[in-house]
Amino acid sequence: MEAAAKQFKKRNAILTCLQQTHLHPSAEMVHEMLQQEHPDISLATVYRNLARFKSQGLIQSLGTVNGIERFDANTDPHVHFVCTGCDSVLDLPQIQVPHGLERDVESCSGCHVDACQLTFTGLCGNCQN
Amino acid sequence: MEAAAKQFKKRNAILTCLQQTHLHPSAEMVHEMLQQEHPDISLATVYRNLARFKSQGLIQSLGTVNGIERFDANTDPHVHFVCTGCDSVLDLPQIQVPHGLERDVESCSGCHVDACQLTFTGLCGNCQN
DNA sequence: AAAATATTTGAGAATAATTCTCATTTACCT
DNA sequence: AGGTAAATGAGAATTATTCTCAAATATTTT
Repeated sequence: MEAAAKQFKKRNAILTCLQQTHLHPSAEMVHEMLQQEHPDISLATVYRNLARFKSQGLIQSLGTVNGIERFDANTDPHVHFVCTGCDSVLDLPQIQVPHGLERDVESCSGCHVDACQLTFTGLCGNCQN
Repeated sequence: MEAAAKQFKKRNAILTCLQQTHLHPSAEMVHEMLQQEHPDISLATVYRNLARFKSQGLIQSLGTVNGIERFDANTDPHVHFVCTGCDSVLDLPQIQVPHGLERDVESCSGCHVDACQLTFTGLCGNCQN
């Protein structure tokens, strides 16, 4: 980690940040989380690298929550819950997307399926009061 | 349809437009589709009424496709396919969201589920060339 | 090791979808 | 008809995201 550490210092920090959180953060949230480690990082750099990671398949976008895009370093297919009260996003590892569904979609529609997203919406425990 | 027809002329035109299309249109697409019937309709009116319908539960939002919000007058739970080539959205009525999944989510997470969205992404028949 | 080249970044301007403001129009109620 | 409430149009304001470009940093070549 000595020789190659100079390269991509901030890029790697962004990816590591995403990999170490369960918050499914937005670009701005990533930027904030990196302030201590890299106080001089630019928001543009965060956006730039998130776009790069996405196109490389290293991360996935969950789409927008309240108009703000959220990201996830876990690219395995898994299920999410989005709270409309506090905009938090939770993983639901207990819930499985039925296997073989992609095949069914392809055979009944003629489309080629790249990805599948199952998202539940509602109120999380805290927001139910 | 005579007596009450004057009221909400444009509001109703917006809802009817959404109900009669399978395009899962954006606000701007709705605005364009209404140009012939109502050439003087404002884009702000379309946005305003879409927001109203959404909060009334008359329509649902599919989230954003390429940064643009798409709407659907069919509020029954059903499955969508989004083409990343042409940004078209298709219904997949043949595919079913497994029943009882919402219960599972609620019991394993403590969240209250309001809605569920299952979306497949990929290339539609046309865009596969 | 220095020069040349390529990549990454910071700062702020530019873009664009959506929301807001407010004056005007339109419909409803008596 | 007159008064009130709701809906609308036009354009300004907002804001998440992207773009630009010069400066910094890293890599390669000699």
